[in-house]
Amino acid sequence: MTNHIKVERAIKNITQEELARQIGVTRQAINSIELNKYVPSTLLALKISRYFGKTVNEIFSLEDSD
Amino acid sequence: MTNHIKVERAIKNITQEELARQIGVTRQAINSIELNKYVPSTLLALKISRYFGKTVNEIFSLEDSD
DNA sequence: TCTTTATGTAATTTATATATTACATTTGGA
DNA sequence: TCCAAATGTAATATATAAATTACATAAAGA
Repeated sequence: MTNHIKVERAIKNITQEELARQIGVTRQAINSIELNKYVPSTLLALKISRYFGKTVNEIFSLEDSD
Repeated sequence: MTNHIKVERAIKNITQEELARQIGVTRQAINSIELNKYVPSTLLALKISRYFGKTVNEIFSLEDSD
């Protein structure tokens, strides 16, 4: 699984810290998710989805390895 | 957060066990998710999304309490 | 170059998702 | 009514998400 949160952040021009604040998690959580260090919960994905105004499927996607 | 996996299953007319098998988790995992006992990972949500041919956002949704 | 801001990373701890095994309950059909 | 399938539930174990704290690095501007 991968994601393009980094791109979405770039579009909105906000930092990891600001996104973390808006979503209600730590900056490290956002950083780790961006770098695919772990898979976020669906709750978190939905909050990110809501913040960026895009579906979870538009932001996160399955890979062949999944 | 809530979901209507149960409805999607009813539409496809499959059991929790069959869905679990298709997705690659245990039946208890599906059961617990349907009953909102815990929040699945985004990976699992995407697999469920793919299986039902609907977006994660169509199947899972945030509630006021989230 | 110095400073600041953003990002990457690492260790430890805590909460919780998921597996496993097993049993109870419900439901629908024969 | 009986039986079987489907679903609900529970206990324990394991894996991992996320918090916390802290430090290192990178980048960009003064």
